[in-house]
Amino acid sequence: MRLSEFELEVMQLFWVCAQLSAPEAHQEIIKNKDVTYSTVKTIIDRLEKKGAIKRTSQKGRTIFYGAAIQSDDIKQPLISSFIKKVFGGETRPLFNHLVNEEKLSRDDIAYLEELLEKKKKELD
Amino acid sequence: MRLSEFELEVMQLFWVCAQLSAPEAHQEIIKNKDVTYSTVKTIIDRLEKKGAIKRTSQKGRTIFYGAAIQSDDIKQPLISSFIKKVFGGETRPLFNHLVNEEKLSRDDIAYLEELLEKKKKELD
DNA sequence: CAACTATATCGACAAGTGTAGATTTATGAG
DNA sequence: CTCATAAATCTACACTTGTCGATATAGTTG
Repeated sequence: MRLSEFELEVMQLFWVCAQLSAPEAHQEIIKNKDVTYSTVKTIIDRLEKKGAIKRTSQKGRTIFYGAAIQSDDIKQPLISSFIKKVFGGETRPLFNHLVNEEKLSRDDIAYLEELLEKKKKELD
Repeated sequence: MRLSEFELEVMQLFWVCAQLSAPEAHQEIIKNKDVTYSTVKTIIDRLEKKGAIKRTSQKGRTIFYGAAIQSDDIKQPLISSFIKKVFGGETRPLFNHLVNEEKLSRDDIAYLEELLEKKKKELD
């Protein structure tokens, strides 16, 4: 399933919050960008039509939605295709960028080193 | 400057090849996807209009183009915004994915470790 | 030089995307 | 029970994107 940029942004809310109404989602979104309720609701409608979220309950007129797809099912392919598109599938240039251009703290580095240690053991 | 997915794909050619004509670009592209010359030429026209490439020379009727923007000027923001969109700006989940889901060779791991060593020294 | 052919140029179109106004309607408050 | 209001529903529109065909034209070749 392909999600547009904005759809993904809204979807993230549902991956964090189990239940969310359109007005609530709108409240969250406008913390970052200035859009009307209608706009957010349209995105929610499209997500529903795509089967990315589904109605889970209702309180008064207000409909609550919940994620109907796993975050990983969307993100994994997204990452792979991103690496492919931007780096021709090579991970090294990406690591390079990550380590050198993004602000890594010492903790981040330690975290990564630990990941690598684990990975090395698995490879044996 | 924002590039569409296909525009980026074509742009990659110009970052590898200093000079490229539309027919040549087309030849390259059809190695991966089945599109007509017209389609590729349209993308090239749009890239030119955007100022991403420019005409560098001409041989007969054939126009040669070259990149007018640096690869990094496009890729760096692309990576940052990707991390933000998909991981809320957190690099760790991305590292997690990279180390565990993408196929890393021992060499890749060694490479990354070296990167990290260097980085650590820089931080001192 | 005339015809052929490869390129360039131009216009077009459907689908997807971000955006939002207008309209309907179910509820909760009085 | 009526009414105000919030939420849902519906419709719309401009812009981007991928896609290409038709047409014009400049070189190349016999």
